[in-house]
Amino acid sequence: MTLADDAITWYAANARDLPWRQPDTTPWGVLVSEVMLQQTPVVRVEPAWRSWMTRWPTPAALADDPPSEAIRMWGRLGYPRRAMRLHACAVAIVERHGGQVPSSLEQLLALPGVGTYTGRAVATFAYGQRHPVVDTNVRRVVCRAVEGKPDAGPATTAADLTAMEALLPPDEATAARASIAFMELGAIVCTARAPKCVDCPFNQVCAWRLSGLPLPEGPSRKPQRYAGTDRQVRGLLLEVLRHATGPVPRQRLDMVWQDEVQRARALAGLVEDGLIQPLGGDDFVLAGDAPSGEVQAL
DNA sequence: AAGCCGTGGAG
DNA sequence: TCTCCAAGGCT
Repeated sequence: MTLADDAITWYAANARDLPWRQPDTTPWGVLVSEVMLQQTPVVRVEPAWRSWMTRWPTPAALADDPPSEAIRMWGRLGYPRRAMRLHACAVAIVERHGGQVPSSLEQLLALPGVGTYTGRAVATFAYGQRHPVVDTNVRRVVCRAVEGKPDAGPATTAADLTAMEALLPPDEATAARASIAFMELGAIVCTARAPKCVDCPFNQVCAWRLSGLPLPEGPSRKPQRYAGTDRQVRGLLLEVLRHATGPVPRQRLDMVWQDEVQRARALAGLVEDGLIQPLGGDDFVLAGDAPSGEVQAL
């Protein structure tokens, strides 16, 4: 038995019942789930995904609404630029691919917000192709089970793809099952903090376990700070805009943060990123919410 | 190619 | 409380 075989057997008995894994899920549904799951936990994505798919069952449906609606529907999933990119994705899919999510990896990777992981995930999980799909879970599982190291590097490298490729069964459909199984294993058994080795199908062969579960060497990677950063200020500003029905005067936005310099920088950043739009008269709206006939300030 | 980009929950 | 981290992407 190979690692892939063991993982697939384990997955068949232990996989979570997630809505985007239902057999009737469209490629669009898979794409939406993958983008939402970028850095956001499953429990928070699930209800958001259901609402999103009910409102916009196809790329064309989303493309017909302004980006502002996508940003509002995104709610508090975090990193709202993903909502913008998903909207841009829908527009691109309509324009370039007749409204159908493309199946070729190359075309997927050309879509906004679709990177190495997401492109391969859609090609694999929506279309059943054989690609190494490497996310943080897969990196951790392979790193531990194969290399015997406690933790993987911070980002997916070409070497990671090569390593996973070597573990994939030759058959397309089986390879796709192996990929989702490795991910699931990393998500619920071979976790970052307290791995449940007793429940792991690899526990007799895992190189990390066989060498006594050594701790990570050297200084840990410095964690990102959040409190007091521009990201927090952007979040506060956008929160106001999301709930507003009409243009929001700058005076209202000024109340969310004391430091004037940082506040201005955060606001300019949101405009720069295309999340919000300045109107004449010192008012702001979410992108695409400008009242018709309103003159935009440059 | 490090650093930026939100948010909330677990320990 | 505070730290870590959760199916990354982009510059």
